Amino acid sequence: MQFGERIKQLREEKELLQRQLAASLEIDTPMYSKIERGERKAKREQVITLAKLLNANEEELLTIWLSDKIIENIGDETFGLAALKLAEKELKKKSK
Amino acid sequence: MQFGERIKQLREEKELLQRQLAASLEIDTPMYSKIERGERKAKREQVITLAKLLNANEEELLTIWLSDKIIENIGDETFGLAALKLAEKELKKKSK
DNA sequence: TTAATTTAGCCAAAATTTGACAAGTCATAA
DNA sequence: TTATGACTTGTCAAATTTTGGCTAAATTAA
Repeated sequence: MQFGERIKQLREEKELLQRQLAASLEIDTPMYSKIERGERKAKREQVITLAKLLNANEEELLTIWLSDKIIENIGDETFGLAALKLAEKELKKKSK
Repeated sequence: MQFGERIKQLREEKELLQRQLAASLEIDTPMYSKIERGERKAKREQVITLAKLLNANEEELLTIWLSDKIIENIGDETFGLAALKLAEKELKKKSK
């Protein structure tokens, strides 16, 4: 599940309108619409605000959001998976 | 192994100077130095050029380079590993 | 149809990235 | 010591990318 898809799901569960969330995020509705469709990406702070507005788990949303950014970073490189695995290895090394 | 570290290794094996590679890449030596130390990141085209100059495997270098970008993207998020694993799952889904 | 919601496209402002330059350190040689 | 060559550091401006606002179009609901 991608980020936009997930917040749309949560928004619809709560029966909120895009323009309501947009107002709370202090952006306009078209911008919010783009975030929901993945055409633009939310900023970290916006994800946190959204988690509150949607009564969602902040870390869950941040994880999906970051995953989206990583996927976007990879683009359509054929070696994307190899790079991901290498990154995982390096990240583990780093955390030690 | 990170990208800068790897190209430094290759450069030293070939006994080339930073300024020689810098000239071939059409950037100045300080900039090349920063790339080697990971202070700046190379552009995709530069990685390809470097692979040629260093007689290295292009895909190997690109993979390390992309991995570095991913790691940088993650920053020090505590859920970085979770996001990586999710990204991997989504990437596999995407490629189908 | 009309009204409300959502999406599309375009343009400017803001932020980030890239690169050049000047000046610095460090090691070695004369 | 002084000089030279390799590399590094810091700062600034140019270029690119990202972000957001606006208008208008499309879709959906009543």
